[in-house]
Amino acid sequence: MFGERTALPVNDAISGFFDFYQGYCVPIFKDNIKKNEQKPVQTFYITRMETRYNHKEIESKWLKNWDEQKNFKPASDANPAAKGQEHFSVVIPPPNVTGALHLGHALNNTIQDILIRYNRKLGKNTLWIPGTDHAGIATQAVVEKRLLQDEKKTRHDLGREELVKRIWKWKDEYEARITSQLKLLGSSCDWDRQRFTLDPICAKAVRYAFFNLFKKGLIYRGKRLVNWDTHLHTAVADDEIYHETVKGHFWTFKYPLADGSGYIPVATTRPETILGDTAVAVHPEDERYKKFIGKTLLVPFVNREIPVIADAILVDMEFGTGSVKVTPAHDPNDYATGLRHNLPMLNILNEDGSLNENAGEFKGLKGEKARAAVVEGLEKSGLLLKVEDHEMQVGKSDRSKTIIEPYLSDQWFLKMDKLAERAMQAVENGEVKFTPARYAKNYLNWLGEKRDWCISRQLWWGHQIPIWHVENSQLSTLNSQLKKHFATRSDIHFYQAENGDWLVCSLEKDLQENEIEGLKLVRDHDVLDTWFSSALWPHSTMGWPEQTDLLDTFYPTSVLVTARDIISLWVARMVIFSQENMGKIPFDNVYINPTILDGLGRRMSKSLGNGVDPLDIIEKYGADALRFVMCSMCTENQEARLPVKKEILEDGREINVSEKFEIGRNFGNKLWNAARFLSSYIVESGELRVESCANLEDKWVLSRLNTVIRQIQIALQNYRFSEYAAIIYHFVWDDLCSRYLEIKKGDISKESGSLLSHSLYTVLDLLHPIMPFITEELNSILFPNSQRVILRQWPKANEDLINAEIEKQFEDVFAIVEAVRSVRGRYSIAPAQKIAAVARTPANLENCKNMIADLSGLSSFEFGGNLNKPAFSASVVIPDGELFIPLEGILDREKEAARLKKEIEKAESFATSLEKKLSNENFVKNAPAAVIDGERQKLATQKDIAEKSKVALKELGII
RNA sequence: GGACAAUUAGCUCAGUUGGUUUAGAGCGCUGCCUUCACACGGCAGAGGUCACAAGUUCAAAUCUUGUAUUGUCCACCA
Repeated sequence: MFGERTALPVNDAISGFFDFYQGYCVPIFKDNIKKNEQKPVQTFYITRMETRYNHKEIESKWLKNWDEQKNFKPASDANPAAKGQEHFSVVIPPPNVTGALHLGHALNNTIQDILIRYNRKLGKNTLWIPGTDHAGIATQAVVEKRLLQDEKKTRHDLGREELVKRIWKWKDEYEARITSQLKLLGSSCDWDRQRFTLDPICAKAVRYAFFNLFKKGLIYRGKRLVNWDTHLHTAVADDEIYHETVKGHFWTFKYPLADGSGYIPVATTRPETILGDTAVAVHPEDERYKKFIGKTLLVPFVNREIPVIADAILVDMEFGTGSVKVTPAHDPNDYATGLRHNLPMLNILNEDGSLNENAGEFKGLKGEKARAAVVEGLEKSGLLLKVEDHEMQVGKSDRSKTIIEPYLSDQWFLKMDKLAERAMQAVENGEVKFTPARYAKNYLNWLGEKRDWCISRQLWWGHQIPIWHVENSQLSTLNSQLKKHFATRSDIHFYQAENGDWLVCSLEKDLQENEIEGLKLVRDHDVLDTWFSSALWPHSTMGWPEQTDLLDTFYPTSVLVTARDIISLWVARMVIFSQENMGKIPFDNVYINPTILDGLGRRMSKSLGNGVDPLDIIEKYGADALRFVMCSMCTENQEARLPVKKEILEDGREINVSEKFEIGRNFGNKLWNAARFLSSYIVESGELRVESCANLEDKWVLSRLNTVIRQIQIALQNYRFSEYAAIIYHFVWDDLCSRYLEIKKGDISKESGSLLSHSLYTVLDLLHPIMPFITEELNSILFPNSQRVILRQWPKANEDLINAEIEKQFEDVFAIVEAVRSVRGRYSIAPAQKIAAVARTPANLENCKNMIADLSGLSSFEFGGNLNKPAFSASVVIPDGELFIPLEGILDREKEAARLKKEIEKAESFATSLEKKLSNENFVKNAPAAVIDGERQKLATQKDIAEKSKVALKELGII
């Protein structure tokens, strides 16, 4: 058993006395000693570790463990005293229940979890509230689409109640999937506090927010031009529209004067809207048309009289005929013109997009048919002047993919001017900080427009507007009747709208149709825009309008992590609603994470088939690997590309993967194996006895470790996630494994065991926020008596141990090692074959002689200030000296000469440029002394290299 | 049209206030090594006039302006 290198499988059953034998940990069984007489010696739990890190079982094990131990819950849940301490809270940007999570979500939630885990380890009272969004129009559209596919039915076949029931079913299914995905990712959310934007708690917040705004007169109802989806029969937001370039025509026709004295030529891309014209506009300074201003025209087909108006905003004299037909009810610019000139707004469309009775003979026609019929009519009556081809942009609905019609309809609006102003101030005065800072501009620009927000949607899925219309609004006694009935009700507010309707808003209780005798109350059919409930998210999830403990302890939240495309839609509105409802901002910081694109710079989407499913990646590479790569991708850039490739699994399923995730998996495996190797040498719980670290390499690794702790802290404070990942990666791989472990592996003493344990222990802490599973697992194997990584204290940098001099000295030593290895490489000398080396240097290398010999496979190593160059040796310039490697029999003079020549050339050209720089008077006069010194030193080094290489070259000839 | 970005090795990207960077990392590539933690590994190496042009400066991948290409968001095109 002695000398067997594998870690010994020691478990509870055979734990006992241990000893070290040639560096291996060995159990000593002394059966004749009674158990209670055995002295309490350090107990080892050495588990047999696989040569490869196997993420699957380990991940599920720790998910279960953390959950059982309630580690994701805030400290104040178990210990009310913790309420007083500093808090760190985050609310999740609630994913839409339209579908499963994609890689963008994985990135977003990884970042949140990193921040949560880091702050939890800092000892703060930490809460992350998870949840999902009902995503009104998107979800309803998905369910309707499926309904049509599977059952060939429309929502009207089902009715409102049944459709909503179906959507709830869909929601349950996808909410469960989303939750499970988030859990598998390792998200340490407080799952008991999961919310849904349509659940009773959020619904209550919506009712209160709406009621308050309504009472303040900030919510109003009005006829406005909206983007109308003729397929879904609903208004859609500007941002739910995309534009497509289509080939159309530009028709020019005669607009006849009412007195028959002539016509104005007018051009249009949408001739069917002629039927809704209420004016023709010309530029006030247009000599061609000045004389027509104020005259009356006749609308073709319907013979309505309309005026010729002058408008310098709408009309561009250079474009088309220089005259514009004005259709206020069906075009945004014309609508604005209509408002300026007080023109009638004539609606010519039905909800389904067909022409209504205002269109006269064309009534009932729709879309292209209506257009063709009108054009034909114009042609027949001799009014058509010409037809040109014309490319134009057509707005289409994101959801139904059908053409959007600007449409005049009754909608609910929120007055934005004052609310927006206040929300802008929060960012302008630095209360809310964006990272990266440039995104603040995005926010301010959008709010600066102060457009009223259309908050109603003609959908069935969502928060139904808590307004009841009084049907008998013509009754003159209505006002007093309402007043009388609701006299004692502070939860009711009502008023008469601009169109004469009486509107009653109820705070909590739904009103009955026959609530007031003789009157009929009908609830508004519309639901609220999804973003209305999302805007309340930070405080609705914590129970507002109730005065909850949660709000007390965790509001405002610490940071919002989200994507840049919803800065205006969501971030801005949360600030507005939080200021309005809570009287404070909802979060101190907004971190905008990059958008993930595929290798060709395209967004990932179902239709392109380039999406990567996080679950596939977790399955193949592990959650830690996924998280590590997500973290590495988080730079200040606004996008991050991920080359995607197809892969066919054993079960025949085709999935998208990316080689990038190998970095994360390999890194985990590297750490795993370092730990596996060290598992035999772990002697204590990671505590460090600094006094035992006397060697150069010990001091060096301690210095590096503490530097890394400091660097990571700075990176995390500044949301520099990719930097964080890179720092810990290189420390583990290069410093700890490639260098320190390689130095120590031949002979691990108790002291170095202690330092190695300490380093590894600290690495587990530092890496935990990114890779929670493997760190927790390794900790349980190596340090079974310590507290779990998730909860224990984040390491503090010990500045006293950071030593730049030692780090420099160590680099010089490694330059020697690398010089020898380089010669080995050049001559293909097998690693097993020992060679000799001689260093001519004034430096005292006594304390690292063995280290150098070990790492570069030397049979002998001499050093000294006056040593001669051995015959037949290769020479390499090292810091402060030269290194010679005798290679009798294999030395290739040509090869050496070529290399030396190249080296000389390089050093001399560098030296020349440095000399030039240093001889520049202005440089010497202006540059800081440190820079000049640096350049002088560089010059000396280069000259030294050139000089020594020249000597070596010369010597080659005389061997 | 406006705003915001990007352009650095074959690919994906770092490079924080201009000077220890004639430029780093990972993958890929070449050669050697299955050495008792790890081949998801080790060692060595090749590979870049930092998109282009002008300017500021003693000094520019880094700052300014312009050009080209690409992307995202916003607005809009009778």
